[in-house]
Amino acid sequence: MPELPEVETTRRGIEPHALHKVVDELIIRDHRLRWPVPEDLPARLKGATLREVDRRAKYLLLHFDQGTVIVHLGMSGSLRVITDDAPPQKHDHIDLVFTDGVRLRFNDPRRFGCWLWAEDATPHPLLANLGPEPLGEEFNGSYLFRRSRDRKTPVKSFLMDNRIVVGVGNIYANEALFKTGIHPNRPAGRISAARYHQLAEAVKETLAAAILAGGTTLRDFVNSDGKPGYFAQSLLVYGRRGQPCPTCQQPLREIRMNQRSTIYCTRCQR
DNA sequence: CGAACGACCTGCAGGC
DNA sequence: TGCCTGCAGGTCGTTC
Repeated sequence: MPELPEVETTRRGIEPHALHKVVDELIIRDHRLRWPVPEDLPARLKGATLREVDRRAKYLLLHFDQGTVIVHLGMSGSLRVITDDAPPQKHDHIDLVFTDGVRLRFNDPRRFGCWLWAEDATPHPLLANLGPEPLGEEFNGSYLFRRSRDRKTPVKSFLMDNRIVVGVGNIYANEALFKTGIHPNRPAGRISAARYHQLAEAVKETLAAAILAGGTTLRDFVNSDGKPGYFAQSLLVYGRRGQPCPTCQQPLREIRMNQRSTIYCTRCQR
């Protein structure tokens, strides 16, 4: 499930339960994630103190004095806080157990997620070529305009390119393009600075609102199914193929772009 | 370099 | 009930 709002909601949900705690043990029930979980990770973490719970793009970064655990939730991953002795369920692949008994439990049916280790001295290759954060100041209309010149790629693909900007997944790309009335297939290099300004603002607004909505369900991170409250009720076009456009009532159309479902209004988006 | 596409994996919805 | 197909919120690696 995770797009950036879910990852940030997860970060905020686990932080108060995990920060400053000492690792008792790391239990790996299944190493077979996107990349194998390092064999020596339990030994590295035993006795280590969690100094910071950070996020970069859709990666959660658990910083210890010795290095950083890089966690990605993939398509189906979740991380939740366990405070009782609930037994692990299907697809509960990893428990990070603290000395006070609280644990972070990683569930990931499709196993597209990862748990990797990085020594902090060298920037990890996964994080090395990422674009700016969408909610940061560096990401704005003039940045998008500048990076898009001479690019013929469809603007939706451009927006979902992690080297351009991180954290804009399929849902929010669809939403932001609808809000700004831009056709997802329009070549990125043929969009004006003014429209890119609107687009950047729409990306920020949509992500910020989704994070805010996720914040209301933070309590669900403890002893729950780990699924943050979804934002679906406020999505304007995603998952609404054939339904009337919120603006003009024209049925929303679905096309495939890069094998991803792309929903837009043929009348409002040009 | 950019762009397109396969690959990874399980679960689920829908058609027959 | 079952079987089959296609689809799902990500993104890396390969190929052209």
